[in-house]
Amino acid sequence: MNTRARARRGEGAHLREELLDATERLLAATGDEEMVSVRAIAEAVGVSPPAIYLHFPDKDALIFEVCAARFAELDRFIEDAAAGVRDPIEALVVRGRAYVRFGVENPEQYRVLFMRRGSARALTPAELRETAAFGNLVKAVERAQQAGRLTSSEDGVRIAMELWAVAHGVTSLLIGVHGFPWPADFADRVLRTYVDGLSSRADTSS
Amino acid sequence: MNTRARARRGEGAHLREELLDATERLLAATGDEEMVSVRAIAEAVGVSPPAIYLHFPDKDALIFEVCAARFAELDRFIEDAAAGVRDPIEALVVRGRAYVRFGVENPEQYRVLFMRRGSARALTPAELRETAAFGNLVKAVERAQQAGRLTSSEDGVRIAMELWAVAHGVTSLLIGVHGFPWPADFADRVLRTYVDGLSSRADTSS
DNA sequence: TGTACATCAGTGAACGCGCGTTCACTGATGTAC
DNA sequence: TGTACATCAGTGAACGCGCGTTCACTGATGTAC
Repeated sequence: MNTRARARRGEGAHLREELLDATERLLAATGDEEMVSVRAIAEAVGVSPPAIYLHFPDKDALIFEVCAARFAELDRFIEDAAAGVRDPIEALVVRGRAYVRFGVENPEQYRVLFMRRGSARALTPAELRETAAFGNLVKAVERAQQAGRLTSSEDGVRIAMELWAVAHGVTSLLIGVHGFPWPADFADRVLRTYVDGLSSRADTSS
Repeated sequence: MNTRARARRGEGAHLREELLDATERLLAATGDEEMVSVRAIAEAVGVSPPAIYLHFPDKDALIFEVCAARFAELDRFIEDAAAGVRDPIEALVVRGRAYVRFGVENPEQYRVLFMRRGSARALTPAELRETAAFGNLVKAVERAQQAGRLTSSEDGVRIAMELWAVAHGVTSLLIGVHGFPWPADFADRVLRTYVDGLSSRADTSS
């Protein structure tokens, strides 16, 4: 029953922002995309459901925009975490850990981005490859290659995909399988073991 | 519009089997749990929707039973794949590969088992640990430990959880992110790199 | 300075849909006497 | 051997629900003359 003053002329776009904010809050609070209905969003903002269609073509576009914004945050979060780390191998572990942590703290957005059925709007592979988050991971891999800590005979993109798969595995199990006795250092352990394995590929080839 | 002869007295349980079969087929065919409605299942079998409630307390119990059965198949599939493999480290890779393959070939059942929201009925952690599939993985890890190929100073269950996370990461990305240029040997590469990393843990401790 | 008018930011009611589930029932099948 | 009856395996119609979306509208706000 949140009431809201009607926006003044030319300021209709304010509602757009409020809708995005409310959707994000609901997604985070309920932790369930299916509970974030058009009606729930509208009520949270203090507006009638049809008002949403003044600013978004449909519900999916709204949800997706919220999640895409969160995706940009994911990139920033990872970059911040890795910023001070000199050692390029350690930096890969730190990145992975940041990725996992972000996913665990924003499980529903994570689900919408990476664990959704094919039917709904999701990041296309092309979009995904062009995201800052993935691009920065590829660069981090390449730095490790240039420092001679990973084999340079392999494509950095491929290695980045592998690291993504490992971090995603940890993240989605932590999100999806509650109550399992995951050790506190689980993510760290898995990531570290993986980069060890990557390093040994380098050792055998050089 | 499948019509079906009413079962004779005492043979009502036949319908139960037919319902399980039809649900499994629909799940596999549509690849979308949400399309597998009570009405769709009933129609596939040639029976009215309420007939389902003669055999299952609710829809969730039916879906879950189908998926749990598939889970038992997963175990068999993995055991068959690993049966002839002598080398205990190679056996871990082979197991992982079988896991991924099974998931990719049964994506919707995989989703229901491992990628579902918390609200619905899912395997409890206790059930999960007691599944043959997880138990057999732990045993396979312990064989590698006993052969001196993995450090024995760590809990086999923990290492099994790590391998699961890695295999799950690959599986769920392959399922969830279609069209991304995953290499054909992606699963193999990731699993092999991980067991390499695990082996190097053993090297440093012994 | 006053007023007609276009525009903008919404609203209220309703649309049709498909869902899981319940309830009172039917009619064939087997059994007891 | 015939018949009344209990049982079993279903059916048909309807329940209430919440969903995303559409449509005709309203009423305040600013602008032109």
